[in-house]
Amino acid sequence: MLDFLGTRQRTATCGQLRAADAGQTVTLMGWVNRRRDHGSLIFLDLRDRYGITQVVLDKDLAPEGHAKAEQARPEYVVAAIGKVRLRGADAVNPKMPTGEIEIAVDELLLLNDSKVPPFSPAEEAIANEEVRLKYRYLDLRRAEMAHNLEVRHKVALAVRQYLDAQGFYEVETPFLTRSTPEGARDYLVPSRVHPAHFYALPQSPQLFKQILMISGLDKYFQIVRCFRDEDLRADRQPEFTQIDLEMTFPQQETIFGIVEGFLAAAFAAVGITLPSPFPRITYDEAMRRYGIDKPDLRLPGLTDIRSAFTAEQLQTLAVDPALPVVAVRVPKVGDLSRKERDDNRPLFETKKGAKLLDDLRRLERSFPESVAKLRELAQAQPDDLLIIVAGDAATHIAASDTKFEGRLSEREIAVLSAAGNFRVELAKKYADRHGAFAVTDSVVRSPERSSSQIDGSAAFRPLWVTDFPMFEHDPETGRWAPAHHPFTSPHEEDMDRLISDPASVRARYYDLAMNGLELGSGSIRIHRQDVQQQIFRALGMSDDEAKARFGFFLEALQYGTPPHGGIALGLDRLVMILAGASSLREVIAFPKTAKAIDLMVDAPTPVSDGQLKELHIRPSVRN
RNA sequence: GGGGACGUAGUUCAGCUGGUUAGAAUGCUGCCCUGUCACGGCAGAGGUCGCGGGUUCGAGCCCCGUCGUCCCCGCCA
Repeated sequence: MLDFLGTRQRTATCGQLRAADAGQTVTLMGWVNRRRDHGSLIFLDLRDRYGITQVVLDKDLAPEGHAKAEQARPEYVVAAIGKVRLRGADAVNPKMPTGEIEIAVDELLLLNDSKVPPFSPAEEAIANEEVRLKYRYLDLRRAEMAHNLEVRHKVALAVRQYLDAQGFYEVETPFLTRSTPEGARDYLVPSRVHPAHFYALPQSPQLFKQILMISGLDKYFQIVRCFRDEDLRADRQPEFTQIDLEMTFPQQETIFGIVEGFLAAAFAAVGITLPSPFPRITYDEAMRRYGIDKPDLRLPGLTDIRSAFTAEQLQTLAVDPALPVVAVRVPKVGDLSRKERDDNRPLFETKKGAKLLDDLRRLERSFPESVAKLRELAQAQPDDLLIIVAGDAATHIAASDTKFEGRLSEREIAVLSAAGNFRVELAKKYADRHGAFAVTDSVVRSPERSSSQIDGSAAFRPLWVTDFPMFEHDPETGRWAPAHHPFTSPHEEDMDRLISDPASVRARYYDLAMNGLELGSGSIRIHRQDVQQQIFRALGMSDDEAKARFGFFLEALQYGTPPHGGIALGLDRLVMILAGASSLREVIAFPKTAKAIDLMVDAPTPVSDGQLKELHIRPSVRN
């Protein structure tokens, strides 16, 4: 019943042939996307990664092939040998790239059959994700998934080519290594040879790439898998891929230039122009203007409108005059009804001492001049939604509210971030009304991208966020913890305050945000051992503790470490943005579920007693 | 660890206030059809209502538990 392939070779793909190819004899191979049986005439849509081509089997002209086509079913693998033929004028299908031609088949081979699939790769409406992930091989046959993997490949290739041209070497670092000083939990791999000893899978190649700088490699990059044993989110998988790079003797701007270069190349590879340089903003400014450290520039930021109110007015409103009073503005949303405002209240975090003034009309009746002024300050259009966020005078927290020189206090940050998070929530909720996200969608889904470059400047809004705080205060332990990894360099001019005023010390640490997503972060590293020691001391870490955790690295640091720095960008997130996907799973071939399970291979699983014994492991829980 | 949503035919879903034999679309099977392209026509098969327990004369529907998928908080430089 099935046919052997013999020496047949495919001569064209299913997305390739056009009117100009008419008359050629071709051999197509692919999957049966759909079969339309008209009795003595059968149409098969043949599908492969490249597209769909219609093949026609006429009982009069090719009785054997026609008989085979009667047996063919969706997802059968077939070879069609025949002539490319122009379709009649009324039979042209303008919806298909190959719609002007069809294959008049002389010979049809059934290369393989298929069970009835649980869902059809030909369908636009898709099955639930559980089914898709279990039958991922069928899911990946869908044009959308094939497209996402194509984008991923093109982006990775463009990045490699760009970095190669800039003199970077791709160097592989070990997967079986020791725990590096990142904040997440490690995936551990037991050693058979060394009982009770474990390797860790890398959370990132951080220390290896720094050591490559000590080695004089000068410019390193790697498109590398990283592993973190933390709970998942739509934009977080336990294994993910980073574009990781490091270079010797850079200034921060050197790194930015490289990243802007390879991102422009990556966007160009998928038909989008991305202007550079990207704007820069300090962490403090980001918090002041957006209330978040990864601002989405597609929407307006916060406006400080405290000056619109008098001290008495603020008192009447029970607003703390010492804290920011900011307006959240979302364009084109209009005024909200009482019910809408009530529904939105849970989106606002009140616990941090921030309060919401969301009924501007009522406020306007009491203080018409102030509201007019704040509308002006916020540059509000009549149909904009305006909401005020301020410090709540009733929940004054005096004790922990230390104000450091030139930097935002914890309480100011609390109010600003409550406003910033509310802004993000409202933006998500009213996306249909303000339309700012649809701009990105339209660029991502534009068919013109395949033939020409289209302008991405409104759809993709990258932003460098710089000068993050070096330390963050842990209210539970009362100690200062590194906000990042402990090898991040402080600003040289802030170093004299390491002990006296740790909160005011800025790190030479930077994030790249795009459209409200954190795309990557990096820093200029510490290259001097004496500075490294000061940092450990500021963190309250003893020499012995530091040595126990990072001994090999501290040792390496003593042998002529050059100034160096780098960055790591999430490839998955980048592709997610470029594919217009709402989850990383859409751009990873074989992703895991929210419980970190691979539904296709069914992992993780228990293992045999023999394996455990060999690894000297005795589980405390039994299945 | 916590909160929320969902779970009914292969798939996507409907199923009222708890009431007779659980429906639709699509897919699947068979027959018919020479210009379809989401082909069409006729006929048919297809259900552990996630699982377990409870309430009730009676449960897809109510209650408790449990499992799974998704989203969020915590967590994740």
